[in-house]
Order: sequence, then structure tokens, then C-alpha cells
Amino acid sequence: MDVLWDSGESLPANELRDRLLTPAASAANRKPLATTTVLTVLSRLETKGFVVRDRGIRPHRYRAMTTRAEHTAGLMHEVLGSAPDRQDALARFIGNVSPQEAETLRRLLETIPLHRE
Amino acid sequence: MDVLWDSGESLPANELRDRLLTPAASAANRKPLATTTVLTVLSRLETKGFVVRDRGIRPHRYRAMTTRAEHTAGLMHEVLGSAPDRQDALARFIGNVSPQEAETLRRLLETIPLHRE
DNA sequence: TATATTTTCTACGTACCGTAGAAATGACGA
DNA sequence: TCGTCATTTCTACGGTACGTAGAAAATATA
Repeated sequence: MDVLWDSGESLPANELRDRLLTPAASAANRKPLATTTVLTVLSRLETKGFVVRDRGIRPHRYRAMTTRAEHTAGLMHEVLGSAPDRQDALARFIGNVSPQEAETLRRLLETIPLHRE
Repeated sequence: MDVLWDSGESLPANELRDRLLTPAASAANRKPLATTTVLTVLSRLETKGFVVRDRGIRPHRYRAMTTRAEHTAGLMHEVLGSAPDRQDALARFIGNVSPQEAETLRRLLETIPLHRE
């Protein structure tokens, strides 16, 4: 997913395989993955809805369904949504953010309409 | 975990087993779990640090290590922490909260010291 | 001490993931 | 058209985690 996210575009499996062999990975003695391995994973990611495949052209091209930020935010909402006490959870969450991030959050919240009941 | 969270106190495995057989569960034709099953799961939860066991008394007593809200908040921070683009992720996250929750967040943020660089 | 309770140890089925070979499919040049 | 090569799909195996619980060991109790 990181490779797909970093390259905004859609990529064929071979390209993916190559980009998965980063300098860091090479240094760590990681041998390149087989193309079929990459394809298997891509299929599974497609099933999970994380990746979209363009079957129109022959080397199929794959791209991330969402941006990484969206994905992260989605996970956060998922976690929060599974809590029966959202207010509490949010309070605890906010209680642990750094002052810098608190500032960021304040600014972000300004863009949301005030709630009038 | 839900049972432990709902009962703030520490409970022995047997009590856990009983409380796991809620009316809803009974209706769904769930048969009661064996006590050993509950004990196995509790041990695993202990290993993960989700549960603390009091070995002092004979029917050992188990309690949740954190509150549910703390747990949820912890997961959210974990997810956020694994994102290389925290700002973006937060922006996306905030972009999807309801006006009510935005209001809650604004209020919560007031309790955090302003950030002066 | 014999017995009942509680805990630990071991195990089995299921599911998911990383990995990839074997087989099928599709494209492309001779 | 056919053989060959690239690509994709199908199948599979080892590893880890989880739900479940029996067998065995440890401990309390009558």
C-alpha cells in the first residue's frame, strides 16, 4: 500500500515488485518478491477494497482506493465507532494529543459548521 | 473485555463465564462457555496487557487494565501514530465528524494549554 | 487424606497473511 | 495459425492468532 500511496498513479504488478525492493530492503538482504506474490497480495487487497484494478489493459494496473490519510482517518473512525462511549473515548483521545496537534485540531474544527440544536 | 469494563471491579473466571451468557446470548442459542475457555482467554488477554490478574487469592480475580475509553483512545493514537502524515490524517478525521462531535471536540480542546512556539 | 475447585498445559479447527509454484490465459511475432 | 513469452489465476504451504475446550496438575476443603 505504501508504494501505491507514494506513487499517486496506478501501477502494474511488475512495477510494484520493483519498487518494493527499496534500497533499505536490499540492504536488509531482502530478496525480491516473486511477481505472483505481488499479484496475490494485490488481489487480496482488491477483495478488501483497498485497491482498485484496471482490467482494461493487459498488464492490469492497480491503484490505491483511498489516500493514505483517508485510510488512517477511516481506521480511526472505525475504532471510535466501535466504542459505546464515543464521548469518553474522544475525551481520552484529546487528552493525549500534543499542544501542537491540539492547535492543529482547533484550526481544523473551525471549518466545521457550528452545531445548533 | 466488555464484561470486565462494565463491571468496574475485578472478577473471578466463573463470574466472567456467567456474565458472558447474557440474555441476548442465550436467545441466540449460545451455549455457556467452559470455564477453562474463559481462563485461556483471560491468560491471553493478560499476556497482551489488557487484563491484570490478582494471584493473591485463590479463585484468581481479573480486572481490565484500562478503561474502555482509554483503550479506544489508545487504539486511535496507535493508528494515528502509524501514519507518516499525521496532519493529513487528522484533517481527514476531523472532516468526517458530526457537528455535534465537533462541538464536543472544541470544548475538550479548551482544556489543553495553548501552544506558543 | 479423599474430593471438589481452580489453574495450567496441550490441542484442534478456523482464519488470515506472506510467499510462491503450477496451470491457465492472453498477446505477439514468425 | 502457432509457438513462445508475459501475465494472471489457482492452489498450496508454513506461520500466527483466536475460539474453544479436554487432560492433567495444583490447591483448597470437608
